Amino acid sequence: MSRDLDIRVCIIEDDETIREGYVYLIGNTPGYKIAGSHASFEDAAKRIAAEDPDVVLLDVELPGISGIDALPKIKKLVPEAYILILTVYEQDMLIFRALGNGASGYLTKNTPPEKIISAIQEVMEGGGPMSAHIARMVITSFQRNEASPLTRRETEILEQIATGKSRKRIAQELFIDLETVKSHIKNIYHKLNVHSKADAIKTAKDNKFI
Amino acid sequence: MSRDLDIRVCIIEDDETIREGYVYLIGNTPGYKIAGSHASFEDAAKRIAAEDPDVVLLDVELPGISGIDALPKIKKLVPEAYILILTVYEQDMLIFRALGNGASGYLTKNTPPEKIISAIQEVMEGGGPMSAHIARMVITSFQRNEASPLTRRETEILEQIATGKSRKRIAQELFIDLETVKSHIKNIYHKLNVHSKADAIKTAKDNKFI
DNA sequence: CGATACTCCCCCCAATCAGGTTATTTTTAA
DNA sequence: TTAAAAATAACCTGATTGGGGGGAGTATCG
Repeated sequence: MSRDLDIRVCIIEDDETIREGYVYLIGNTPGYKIAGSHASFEDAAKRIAAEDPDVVLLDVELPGISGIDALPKIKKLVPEAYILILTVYEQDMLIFRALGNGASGYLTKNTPPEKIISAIQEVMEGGGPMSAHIARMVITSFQRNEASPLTRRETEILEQIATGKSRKRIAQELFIDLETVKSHIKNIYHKLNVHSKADAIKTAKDNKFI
Repeated sequence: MSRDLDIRVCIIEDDETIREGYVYLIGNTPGYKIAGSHASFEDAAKRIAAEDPDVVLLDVELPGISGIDALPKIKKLVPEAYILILTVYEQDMLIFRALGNGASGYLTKNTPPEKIISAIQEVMEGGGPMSAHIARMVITSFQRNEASPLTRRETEILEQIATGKSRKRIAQELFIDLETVKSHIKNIYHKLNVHSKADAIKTAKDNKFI
């Protein structure tokens, strides 16, 4: 089999046992090869460009600079590589920061070996591999709160306000009077118990009303 | 095996061949049973509450009311059920509207039968099953444009503006002078070629600068 | 019928926003 | 180590917006 067609994988993981486990797994799977293996981003930074990986497996809890903060830097060093996050944590904040920073997938460390291999293949084929709970959290992040106290119109107007539009412009675009928009806004503020745009937007977003 | 522990699945799909295929598949898989099978939302609406499904397989392109618009109504009729979208289309707009309307998973119709069964199981166990390309699109939606013309500070300030905060408040929270905030905003407007908050936010969001 | 939603009107005034120009200091990259 | 880029701050002007108070008419729907 032509070694040149193997998928080149780079591992950045500080725990030696886990790291060697991945090295063994990937090194012994036909079609895959280890392009590099590092215990920290600082180590990886020096050589990762030369290693030219197709996929980077990145631990989030690294010594020194964290995996999440390392993400954009790795992207700059190897822009064509896909980065898969490996972590024991399942916190929303970390997930969304990782995805926002350029991760192409997010796996928890209890993922069985064969799933890790299939995740690497999946990301190479245009997929976005995620562990089940992660995927659920990602999907949930899109969902609205059905118990919103706001009416349809109020929600619509608050969404417009959240885009930075002035009341006058909102009135024009919704074909209603400026005074009507003001009325709705007063009602929104009362319902959400706030006294400003910013607070209304924050409360509404926190509660997924918009 | 106790029928009472079977996962109850309801199918809403107008194409009879496909629908019967799913009925056959699920009806003949141990642990699963057909709770209902309908060719349109209008049909389903009458009986779905009584059928008490655990999972609803929903086609997006239905005659009459579309699957996406039917979603919130189904949620009201069977609030505890998980809804999985089935579609031949892979358009961003449809995906995000479906997820926003309460879908718990999104599968393309070329999904092999065994994957459909595992998706049903996955959603019951707290996962968020998605076809590979869908997952990629969802992940991509979180990602920033690395070619943003805005500096880090400008991006930060524009994000704050997008939350509805006033310039004065932004200045206070970032521990800088109001005049500095104004300077940054002027630079942002020049770079984005806009003349208002709303236009800056729109341009920045369209281009994934924020 | 009464509740809810949507619409519109009047008042007031402080605060904010947009634009122009210049200039210093700090940070980053070549 | 030097030049460029980014972040900071100042002064000016004028128009627009935002928040709060009150009241009131018209649908729609169960």
